[in-house]
Amino acid sequence: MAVAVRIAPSPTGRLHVGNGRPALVNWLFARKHGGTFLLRIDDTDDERSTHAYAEAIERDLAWLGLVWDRFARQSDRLGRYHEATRKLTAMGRLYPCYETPEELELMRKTRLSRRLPPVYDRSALKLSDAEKCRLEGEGRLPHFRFRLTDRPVEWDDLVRGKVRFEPGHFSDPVLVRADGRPLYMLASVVDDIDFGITHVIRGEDHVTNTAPHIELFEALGGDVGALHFAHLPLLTDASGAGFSKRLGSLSLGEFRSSGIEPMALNSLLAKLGTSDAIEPRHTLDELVAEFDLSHFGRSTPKFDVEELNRLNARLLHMTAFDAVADRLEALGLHGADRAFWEAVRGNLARLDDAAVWWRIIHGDIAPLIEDAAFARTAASLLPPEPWNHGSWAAWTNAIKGATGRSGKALFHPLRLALTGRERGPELAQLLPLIGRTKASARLLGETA
RNA sequence: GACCCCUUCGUCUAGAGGCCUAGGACAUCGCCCUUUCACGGCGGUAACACGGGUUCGAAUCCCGUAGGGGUCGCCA
Repeated sequence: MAVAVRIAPSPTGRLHVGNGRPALVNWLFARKHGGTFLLRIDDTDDERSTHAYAEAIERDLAWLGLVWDRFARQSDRLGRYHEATRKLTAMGRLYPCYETPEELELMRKTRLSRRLPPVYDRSALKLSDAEKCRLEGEGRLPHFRFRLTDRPVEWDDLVRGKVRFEPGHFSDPVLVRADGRPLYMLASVVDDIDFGITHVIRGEDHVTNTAPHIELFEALGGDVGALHFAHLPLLTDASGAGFSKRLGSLSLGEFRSSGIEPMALNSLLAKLGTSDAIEPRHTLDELVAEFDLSHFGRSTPKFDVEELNRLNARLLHMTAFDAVADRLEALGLHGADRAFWEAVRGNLARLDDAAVWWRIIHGDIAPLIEDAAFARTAASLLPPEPWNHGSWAAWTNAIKGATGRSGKALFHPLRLALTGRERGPELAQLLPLIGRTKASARLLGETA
């Protein structure tokens, strides 16, 4: 049977690394096994969902390169959910409840104080028709719960191994709200059946959901034997605090606008928490080739932004000119060529930084002169053009002979004068790019 | 409070009783390259949470303790 996976973000916020990882893993899994990848917008909560967030999610996924084979929006599928409720009602698995949210909250607190799990006590099941009529006469609208079995549920989780839950730990899940809107559990299971999902790969915040998920799936006629689950550990921040459900500063959108390469993020997210070395990869294809769900561990990895930054820099350092030529052009670096790129790439943390070096080569900068006499001497010894890679050695040897300087005393002031910066690419490569006119002017303390 | 899961170098992890004086990657440190910094190359330092067992032998099995994460919604 062909592999089919899905990611099901709710458009109630931006995507962040906590859901970016499962998204990537699902995509890699689908590609690895020749399956299909479904993007499903879980927008049944129309009070919190917005169209803008849904679009942002699509943009963020597209930025990562995670193209989806199929697309669905739950708000387009309400009819299917209603059909499912009719079926469940006919089977006697769906029952009306009349408690208000306040009453339920009170019940939970009471049970908690008695050290009991705060699960629903099914008291609505004991309601007679007359009592239901009376309740509805009072203006109460029922919400509907799915009646769980009293059997244990177990599955072989692709990440966690055998998982088993005893009955009694769960409330009968509410499938339909009092206002008639379907809830996550219902919509999700109906969709998983309709779209023939074979592998549900998601964060471990869903493990306890899986027991009711399986029971509902079975009740609605799904083939449980063909359904597999994999629950990935949630990420924590560098200090170890979980942020799965928190928004915060780790949104995909922020990484994008801060100039992070999508492949840097993909490289990290695909390998973090696995037994594979975390190394920069240029393409998703490489990650697909290396992907193996069994390499994922069960403990919660820390997502460190600094690690992402380092990976981003390393990725850039090993990126070929051809792969970035268009983007350099888009950055306004008209005429940027291979020599330029290979000279500066080793000093980039972000691709945008290339513009800084472009300006140092082609624009006007104010030089830093520490010793004007020395700089003047150096300027006077500048060889005639044309320059090549060897010009630097010829020139600095001449300066050495004239001034007796060597090592840092020789090179540091030249770097400051020529580039205005403490650090940078090898000057032997930079000097020919800067050219005699600018080099001479800068050594003489002029902005050039 | 209940239930589920986790705990090996700073970080991500390998390790499924003797192959472990615990391996790799990143970070760090050092060296080399470069008569400078960065880039790059090569090396070094560095860990089995704690306490009990079981066993000839435990990072690996059992029990407990501590710490961490998750779940217990008319959110997803």
